[in-house]
Amino acid sequence: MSQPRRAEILRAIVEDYVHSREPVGSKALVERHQLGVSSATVRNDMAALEEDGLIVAPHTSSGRIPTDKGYRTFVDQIASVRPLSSPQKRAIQSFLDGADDLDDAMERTVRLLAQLTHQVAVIQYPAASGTTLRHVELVDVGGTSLLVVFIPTSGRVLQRIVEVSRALPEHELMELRARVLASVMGRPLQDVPAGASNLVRQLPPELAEAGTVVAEALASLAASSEDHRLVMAGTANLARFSGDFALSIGPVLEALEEQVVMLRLLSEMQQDVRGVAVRIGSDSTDDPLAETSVVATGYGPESVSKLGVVGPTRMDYPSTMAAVRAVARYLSHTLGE
Amino acid sequence: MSQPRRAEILRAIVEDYVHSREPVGSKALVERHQLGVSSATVRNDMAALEEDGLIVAPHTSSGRIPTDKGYRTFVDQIASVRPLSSPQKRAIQSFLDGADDLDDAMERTVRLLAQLTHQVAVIQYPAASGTTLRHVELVDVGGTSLLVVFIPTSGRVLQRIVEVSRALPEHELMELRARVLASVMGRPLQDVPAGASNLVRQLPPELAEAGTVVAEALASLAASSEDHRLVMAGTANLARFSGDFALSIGPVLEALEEQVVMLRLLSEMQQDVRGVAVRIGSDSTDDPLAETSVVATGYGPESVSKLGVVGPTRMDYPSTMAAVRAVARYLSHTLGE
DNA sequence: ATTAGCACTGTCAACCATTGAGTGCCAAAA
DNA sequence: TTTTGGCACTCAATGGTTGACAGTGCTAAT
Repeated sequence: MSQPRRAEILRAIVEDYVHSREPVGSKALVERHQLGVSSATVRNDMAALEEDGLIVAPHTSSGRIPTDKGYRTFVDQIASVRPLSSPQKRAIQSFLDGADDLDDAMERTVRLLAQLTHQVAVIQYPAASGTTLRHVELVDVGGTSLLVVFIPTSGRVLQRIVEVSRALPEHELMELRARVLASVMGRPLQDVPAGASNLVRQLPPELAEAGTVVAEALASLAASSEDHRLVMAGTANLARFSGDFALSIGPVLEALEEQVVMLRLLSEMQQDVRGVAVRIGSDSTDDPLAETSVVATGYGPESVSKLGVVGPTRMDYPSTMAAVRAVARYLSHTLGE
Repeated sequence: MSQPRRAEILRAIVEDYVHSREPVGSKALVERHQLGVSSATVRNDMAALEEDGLIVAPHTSSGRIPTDKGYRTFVDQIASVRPLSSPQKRAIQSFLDGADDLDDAMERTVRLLAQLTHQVAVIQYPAASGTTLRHVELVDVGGTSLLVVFIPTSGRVLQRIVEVSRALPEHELMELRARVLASVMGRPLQDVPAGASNLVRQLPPELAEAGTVVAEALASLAASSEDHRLVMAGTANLARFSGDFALSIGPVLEALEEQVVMLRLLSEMQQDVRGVAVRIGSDSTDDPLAETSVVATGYGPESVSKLGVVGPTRMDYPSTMAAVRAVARYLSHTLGE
């Protein structure tokens, strides 16, 4: 009962099940794959695999399907992620090159990924942790409204409109602007609130009120640029396989809308040597995502921001991993410019 | 065979079917409602209603369910939208008051609406048509990057980073800024591209290149602030009733993600005297939304922006209409400040 | 115009028997 | 010790039959 053959059989079971979505039996296996053994031998090996908890039989007598653990070892067996075909590569490139905006790039990327993998794709906006504040601008937008523009190095631009009780004359605004710049520009984001409140203490009386509201806005913006937004696409793909498995798509959609869950999940995933992280089934957590797998990877500077796809545990891992990695690379490249 | 009684019976059928999701028969009707007649009489009336195409029997012999046309006349019969209970009103108010941002307000509104109606809620960003350009700002964000901030009166702030081939010294930037402001500020959005290209022709040579890219950015921003974004929430609610009816949620999700379809739909809906518009079933279009209804209304200045919910034709129209209208009113009020 | 009564129709669930794919195990072969 | 052929067994899926049931349409009486 050789070990390599057992691994081979596991691989065959996973592949067949993924594309037929039906329990696979010993006889069908020996027919579809060129294992040089008979069905009885395969049966023995299958019994051993079941013993190890890698596959299960849904009913006493029908084919086997892989368990989460089975998928896990299958995925771990994959030595290298096969690269995409060059037409696919070119499609990615041309699709991503059209973006003229960070928002647009995110949108395009997530749609592309959903289309490539036929799954739900998610992407996290470039993270601000470790980034600094590149620029702040105060703009008088008429009356007592003041626009605070907030530009971290991550590329995303945030803004907020604040109200002051009296309109500031031009020179006061310039003065305030200069002081704000001096106190927070170039600082790491987490230092911004401190710098801002420090600023308030040194302001002349006529700027005190405006300075306070601006400082509050800066602190709030710094905080909100930390809670990375999430964009997703391809939710319709969830419906496609709601038929096969009893995967009830309601809870999954809820979890996806509840972005906090996904954000935590993504940040916890550790990508391995092959450049992708794969979370299969619940992996010891019994949330609404128990019957789903997540394939994710980092992108951008230091790969600290994440993108990936969510789908049923029964998914085509090799292709999905390849697509996720390729898209992340191209996106990193595009953003790098 | 009195006409008012027939209307009453239609109303009863719709109400019963909406909350039991099962075909309703003559006997059950006379039991649950105090119509002063026997089941045989009701049967006669039902035959007439079926003749008019307002209800159908799924099988030769089972209760009747309303047709799209039946829902239509039911909805048209509703004289006035019943107001919400005051706890509900208070909940809306407090939930919406917390918003500190346009993005945040949209997000909160759409979630609130999804929760109130248990349906998918959609909201269109405040439309830019008819709005003017309140302010433009050029900001040097280091090196050869220039940030163009674009603030229409609609409240949303857009921005874009453009690249120039050589860094502009401070005074040149100020000069360019002044010229840009003079040529496009206060203009209606559709005039912005013309104003910008006009500007380019009058620039001194050293500003020509930077002016051109800025003008392009302005034109593009003006255009993209026209293509109103759509936000939605509560897609998980789709799953809840995917069981009852054969409403396949896949196509619906696709249509929702394809925002163009929804945007056109929303813009085509004409709200009536009661302040809401109701589109039931396909209403002569056989798209993926054929089995859904849309309840929508306008909000904001001149009610030109739209919000609403989409759900199965079998929905509780009175409550939904009430919720949609109430949320729209509160949002208009919140934005008005 | 309404009602009571009755025959008719179709759905649904329950209940078989049958089929078939696939297993587990054992004894024989390699 | 591993592999193989054979055989009995199990269980899901299928299909036909049946009886209850809900509801209708029609007719005759009020």
